[in-house]
Amino acid sequence: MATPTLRERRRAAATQEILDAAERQIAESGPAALSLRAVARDLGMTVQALYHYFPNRDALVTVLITRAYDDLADAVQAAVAVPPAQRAPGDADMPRLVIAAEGYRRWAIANPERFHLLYGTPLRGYAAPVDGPTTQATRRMSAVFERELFGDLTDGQLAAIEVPLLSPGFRAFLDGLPYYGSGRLPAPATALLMSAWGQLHGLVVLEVFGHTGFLGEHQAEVFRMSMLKLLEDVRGRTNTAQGR
Amino acid sequence: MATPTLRERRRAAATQEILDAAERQIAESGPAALSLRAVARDLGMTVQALYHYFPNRDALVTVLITRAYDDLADAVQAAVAVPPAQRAPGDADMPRLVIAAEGYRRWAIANPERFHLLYGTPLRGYAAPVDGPTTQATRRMSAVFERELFGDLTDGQLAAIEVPLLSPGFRAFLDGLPYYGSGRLPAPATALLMSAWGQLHGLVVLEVFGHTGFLGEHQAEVFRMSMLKLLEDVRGRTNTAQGR
DNA sequence: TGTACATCAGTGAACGCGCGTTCACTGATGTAC
DNA sequence: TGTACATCAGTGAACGCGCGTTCACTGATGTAC
Repeated sequence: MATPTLRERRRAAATQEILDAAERQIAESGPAALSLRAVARDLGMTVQALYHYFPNRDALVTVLITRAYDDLADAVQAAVAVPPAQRAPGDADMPRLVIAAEGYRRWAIANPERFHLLYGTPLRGYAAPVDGPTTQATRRMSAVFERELFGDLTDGQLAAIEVPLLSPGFRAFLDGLPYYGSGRLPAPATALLMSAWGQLHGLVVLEVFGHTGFLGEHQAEVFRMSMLKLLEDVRGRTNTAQGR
Repeated sequence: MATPTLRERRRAAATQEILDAAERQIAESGPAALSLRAVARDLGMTVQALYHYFPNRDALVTVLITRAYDDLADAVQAAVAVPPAQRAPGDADMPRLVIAAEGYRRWAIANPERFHLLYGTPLRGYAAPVDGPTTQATRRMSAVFERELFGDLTDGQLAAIEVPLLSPGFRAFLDGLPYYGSGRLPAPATALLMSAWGQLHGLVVLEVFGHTGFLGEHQAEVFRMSMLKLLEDVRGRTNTAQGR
């Protein structure tokens, strides 16, 4: 592990600057406006120079998407890592699921254009690599949500969870999934997790894309209420399961 | 109401053809690829001719968005209007809320690019008119969902619905909203409706934008399960309300 | 019914713009001896 | 320590492309008398 040479350090710094400029560009004009020429302009370089750092525009976009996913996952993990006593006022006695979900929401609102990049219309001419970085960060995030939704349940409680209408075929499919989470979730719990993800993501997406603007600042409250309801639901299902 | 002249009929037909060509283009290459020139090419006209029908690109986009919203709202209404006996096999005894929601989902899956147009990244350079056609169609759609979620409840049952954590300020705000629905929903029910919209939309958005592809065909089942859970939840809240 | 004029759909030519990418080059940095 | 060569970051010039929009025009359709 040799000390990096001057060239290597410069190269790393320049790469970082390019990415920062690209993110600045996205933040200002949206992901669709991202262009190599605009990035170069921002940095006071010529476009061609960028080709020493990225083979083409798609490669740059791929890195930007990866970074955005990681940032979002980091934000969710960070939110949940703050000890209750140090949380914002009013959040101290909120369940950790709510805290995690609100970390997701807060990142999306703070970085709307990068959120668009991840969850909006795919960039024109950009084809996402299959099973690429996306999957990785999504898995990290869903691991957090899985922990906060189901983490304190015993295997017995988990096993007893029921949801409406899960076909045997789907149960088998879910049980055979290598993809997600801790591996200890039975099919109904996994289905519940997907459903919760939909709920969480849906509210954020509607808000960030401006479809619930008429609610104004109260959107935060609808969101928190929904997340609390999510937890209520899971608890209700485990209570029932225990024969209460 | 005079008979339209030849010119008027031709104009109407040409306008229709332009819109159809534009929608074809969106369906094939996505909303971001929509361009006047491509539409003209598709029709075998020159670009300039389009300016006799739309003053500029934005105007065309506005009409396309309006039509898409209307189409979606129509699809939801139509789904719910089919008598149970004539529904697809397995759907006959599904609650109408599920049928409406699946109408929404089905339209989105059948018209992914138009769905992108409505709920994806806003088109570059296009600024949506405030309180425009969007609001209109959204209201229509949410009226359907309101009816199917709450339509058969008495005012007393509605009034007794409670949800976690609704601040007095938010209650007042919701009660003062001129915007949505029948006007008979108390604040908690409205909040529940928004939450349900998030759930519904979130699952569809994740599916159409390819984030839950790993579930394959089973996405339909997660969706239906979630919608059934939605209804269960509302019923649970009204039962509790009745003191049962 | 015929004529003069207005309206309108369409074309040809052109504008200026921003884009991704390639090529041949220069000068600085790094490396082997 | 000095020298010869390789690597690399950056530039200047240029490519071909598609875009929205404007202008001056022609010929068909519609209308008033």
